[in-house]
Amino acid sequence: MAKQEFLSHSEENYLKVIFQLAGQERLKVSTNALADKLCAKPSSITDMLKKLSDKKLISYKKYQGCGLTVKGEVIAIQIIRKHRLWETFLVSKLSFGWEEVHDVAEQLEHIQSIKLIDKLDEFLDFPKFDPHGDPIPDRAGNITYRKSKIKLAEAAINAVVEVVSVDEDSPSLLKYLDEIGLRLGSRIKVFERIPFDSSLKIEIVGVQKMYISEKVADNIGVRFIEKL
Amino acid sequence: MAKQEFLSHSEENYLKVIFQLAGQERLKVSTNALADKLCAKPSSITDMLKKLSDKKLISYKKYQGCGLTVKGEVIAIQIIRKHRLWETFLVSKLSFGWEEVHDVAEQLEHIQSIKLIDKLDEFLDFPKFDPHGDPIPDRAGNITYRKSKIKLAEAAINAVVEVVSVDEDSPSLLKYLDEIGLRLGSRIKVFERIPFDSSLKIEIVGVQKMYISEKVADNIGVRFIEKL
DNA sequence: AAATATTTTTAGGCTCACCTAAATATTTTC
DNA sequence: GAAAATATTTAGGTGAGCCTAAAAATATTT
Repeated sequence: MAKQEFLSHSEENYLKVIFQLAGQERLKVSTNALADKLCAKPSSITDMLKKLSDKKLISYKKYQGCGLTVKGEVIAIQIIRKHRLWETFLVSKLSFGWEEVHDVAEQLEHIQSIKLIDKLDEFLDFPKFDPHGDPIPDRAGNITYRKSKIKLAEAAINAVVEVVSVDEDSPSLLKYLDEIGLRLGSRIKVFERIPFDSSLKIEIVGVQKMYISEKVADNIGVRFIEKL
Repeated sequence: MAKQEFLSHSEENYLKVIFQLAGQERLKVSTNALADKLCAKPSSITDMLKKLSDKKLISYKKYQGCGLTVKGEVIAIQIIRKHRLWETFLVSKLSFGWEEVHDVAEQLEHIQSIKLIDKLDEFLDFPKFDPHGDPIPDRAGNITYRKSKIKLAEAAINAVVEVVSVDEDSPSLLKYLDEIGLRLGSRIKVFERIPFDSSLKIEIVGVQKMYISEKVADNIGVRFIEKL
């Protein structure tokens, strides 16, 4: 058996963030993008990229950005699995609000015990999606992506959509969405896109009509629904 | 409000271990005792004791050992509260065995969120004792010590006692106790103390008669019971 | 109470994950 | 395609928490 050396909290975080920034298209991730997301200076990022590259967890060529190797992606997915299972636990068992779980889950995701996470999965009855609507990888690392999910910002005028995810982990966004009455499962009708700033005139069905900025709309995942 | 600076994982650990080694009599704790328990060299302990002393979390005079200040004790008790609540969670909700929860709880106890731990406490229905029989401090830091708890090693000949705690956190001890059929709530009759090595001839009621070493008996907390 | 043994501290180093400042690649603009 | 702007890397430094080796204080033995 290949010796499973333990990664530091920090190394795990890098892999997770690289996975997230690379997206499903597995784009190369730049040093600066990582620096932004991890709140560290680019020079610090370079240090770590070298280390992760030596450990064959990422592919990295100077000035060319980085991407996960298979080995690195397997680990990243396990971290994300842990993060999302813990978020689910916090919301469904401890009745946290969905907007307040991120920071705690960020700590819990680094607890090292495969048994713990499998037991937790079982305790939660093998949930497929977390409270933000993001898919929870199973223990083998398989991720069930929702079909036809797009960003609200990209929705066609007059479309009726259902909110299935919120991409950003900023508590202030989540709080805002809560305030305007927009949550997972909400239905939204799109009326108009204002050319000047690409803001959207929408109706949160059963709640209110209002305008939302492109930035917010860009962080809301939705899917089309047939009938209202 | 006094600014609540965050303590590192390591600092929290020191406070917890000092609390445990000091015991209810609040004895001074020696550098070597800490080095043993924390698996670090005595010189490293000295470094940290200076730092904790600067932060007014412990009282420390060179060559004289250390003890917790009120401020330090408050923190230590909160760590212990977290540890024992997590152990309880693992055993009663995730059906871990009581002998396998220690290491995981050791990590979980450092998660920083008062809300999390209070919610967990509520979720578990405010348990008073953890799976090892040790008392769980409440959110104010009050600890309900069990009355008349003694070590099995100190029990009188012919006494009949109930096992209420196991002090040592070594998995091998816990495994051994499991193997011989000794668990929390077991009743034990003490027949004889062998003068040569202070080992005990006992009966685990309903299971077997056997000999156990003084070292093992010293790590089992019991209380007298009236009738069998 | 002197000699020996043990405990604890000091002094100086190491690694990790970050930092700043300066140098070098790459990309964009004109 | 050269100049300017931006992105990235290198070089050298920091504090936390550990280490070893040696010195100093305390405890034990005789």
